[in-house]
Parts: sequence; C-alpha cells; structure tokens
Amino acid sequence: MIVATISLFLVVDRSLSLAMLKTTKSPHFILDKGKKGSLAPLVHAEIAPHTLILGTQPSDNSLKHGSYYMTNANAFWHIAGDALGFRRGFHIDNRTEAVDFIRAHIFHQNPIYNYEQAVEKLTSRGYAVWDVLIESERKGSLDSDIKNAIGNDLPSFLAMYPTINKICFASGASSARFFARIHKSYLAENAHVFKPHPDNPASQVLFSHLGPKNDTQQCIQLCIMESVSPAANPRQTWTTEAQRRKGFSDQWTQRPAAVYPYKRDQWFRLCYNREPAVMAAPAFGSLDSHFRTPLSSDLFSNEQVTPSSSSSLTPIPKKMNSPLHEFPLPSTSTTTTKKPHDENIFDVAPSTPPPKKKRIRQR
DNA sequence: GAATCGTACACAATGGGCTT
DNA sequence: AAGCCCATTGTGTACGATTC
Repeated sequence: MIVATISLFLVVDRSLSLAMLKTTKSPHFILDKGKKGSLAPLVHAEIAPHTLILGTQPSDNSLKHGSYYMTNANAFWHIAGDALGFRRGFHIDNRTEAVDFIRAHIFHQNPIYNYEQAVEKLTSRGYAVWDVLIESERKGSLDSDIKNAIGNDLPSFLAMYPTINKICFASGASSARFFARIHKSYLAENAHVFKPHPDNPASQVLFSHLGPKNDTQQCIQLCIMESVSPAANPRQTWTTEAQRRKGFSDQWTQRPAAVYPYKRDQWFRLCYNREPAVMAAPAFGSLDSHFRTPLSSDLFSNEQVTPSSSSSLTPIPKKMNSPLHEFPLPSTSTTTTKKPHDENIFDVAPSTPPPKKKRIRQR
C-alpha cells in the first residue's frame, strides 16, 4: 500500500490541480491495526513553491476533519492569516471564533476565510504544506507516542519542486528529528544541498553537519520553528515564578512573553519574512500585550501604538495599549533597541544556568 | 567498552468542561 | 466566579538496547 501510494505520488506532475492536491484524504487516511495516516500535500497548481512547511503527522483532529492544523488552539492558520492578511474563519467543535489567548492578538478583522480560501491564499504565495510522516502507529496525537514511523517521499517532492529554498519544521524539533532520522542517508549524500538557517540556533545544532561546498552555492535553508501546537510552551512564556523555580533570572523572568505573539514573531522572521503584512506589522516587544506581565506603569497610559499597516487591525483593549518601550534587558547587557524582525535579540541565554536535576526514576 | 539509538517518563502552560 | 481536573503535546533527561 505504501509503495503504491508513493508511486502514485511520483507520477503527479505540476499540472495537478489545487483541487486534487488539497483532497482531504490520502490513501493512508484510514488504516487498520491502530495505524494513522496522513494528508496529501498542499501545493498551488500554478505557483511554484519557495517554502515547504513540514509538520510531523496530522493530529487526530486534523485527520478527523481531513484538513491541516485544525485544532482550535493551534496557531498555524492564525499566524498564516496575520502574515498574509486574512482571519481564520474555520474552527471545530462548534466554535465560531479563535480561542481567547490567540484572539486578543490577531491582526486582521477581515477578510474571514474558510479552509479552502486559506489554503488558496497560502499556496498562492508560494508556501507548500506537508508532513514528514506518511504513516505511523500512534496513540492519541502525541509525537512522542509515534512508533513504527514511515516517512513521506520528501526527496522526490524536493526533486519535483526545485524552487523550494526553505523548509520550516512546524512542530519544532520533533518533526525535524524525524526528518533527520528517516532521511539520514539522503541527507548524508546531499549534505551540500541543505544548510541550517543562520538565525535559527536549534537548526544549527541538529543540522550542523550540513552545508554548502562554497559560499556561492544555493542551499535549502532548514528552520526549526516554534511549534504551532497549543501544547508547546517555550520557556520564555512560562510564568515568572516557574522560570525562577528553574533557576532562570534573565529578562524573560521579568517579562514572560505571551505564547501566541512569541511564536508568531519567530514565524514572521524565519518563514513569512518577505510578506508585506509582516514587514508592516508592529515588531514583537513593541506592544505591552506581547507580554504576560504588563508593566504597572503601562496600564494607565493613554498613548497608542499605531501600526503602519493599512490593514484592518483588531483593536487592542485600552488597558493593553502602551507606549513603545525598550525591552528590559539584563543589567549586564549593552543597551539595544529591537528593530523590526532583524537579529534575534530574544535568544539570550539565562544569566544563571538552571541547576541540573537529579531525578529518581519511578517504574 | 564506547558511541549511538530508541524508549519511557516527568514536567511545562493553557483551554475547556464540570462542580461547588 | 472560582477551583479542580483532564486533555493536549513538545522538551529534556535517564536508561536499556544495539551497533561499531
């Protein structure tokens, strides 16, 4: 069955219509013996993709609805909408709006897109969507519960679309590790074709063995993204108390980031950086609502932050508006002002390394 | 014996349902 | 309204199994 599916995919050429490519169920959707499948890739019929966004494998919610990233609290379509100028208008379980912790930060009120419109918009801007795995045995939706994983034929996909110059792993290091493990020999044979993104420390660690033969060679950049999963909560977004318990004492303990703006910032910088709406968006850190703990002095400010974007922005509650302020860097740092979406000043190591825990294993 | 790989488990933050 | 509990999933660490 797997061989048959891969063969079927290999004969697909670029004339394949979007309607066919966005078909909700691949032949692997329904599998027996507890196996779970995957969805067909999303690629525009006429627009050559420049970026491939790779998840690990669709969650149970996504498989159930035959659509990518369908969990309501998953940030993928909200971030895509903020970057490309639309609002996610499709949800599951009778929900009609985005969950609270995302809704407060969404940029665009209109237009509201259904799933098909969102796919059309995303792929027409040159973004392709697929997963690393075509099949696995998985209890629930946890990547860590995946067993007997079988990979999609990504080498053939990349050969079919040579315009792809960037791969973004949407599920964090999890999907990237599956990619590295499953395609280990392929990556070894084509090490000079790929390189870690220069502004992506996680990728530089995992893919340190990859790189071009010389400076002029064009490579496919590999980016390990902040996972769009609602369960992924980077340390920078933990509560101040939780961070201090772990031994951190840097700027993130003083002003923990709100989850959605923090993730969106990285996606804007690494994945959607060439989009006009992204370049016009207020930089991360410029709005007090980007942080979990507002400065008390900011709560009473009447000054407004006026984004330069002409798009219809979601009004921010008065309480959350604040003047542009300098990010509170640690006292040992030199004074730095964040420029919109340039270098990542947020990847700062904790001034006090967290103590190594010695855990007693319980079986 | 050392290195690598695979697996198991604890922990993290948040939404949402249910109960009080 | 507040509190409790469960489900959601990625990450880090420990440890056994396998390979070199």
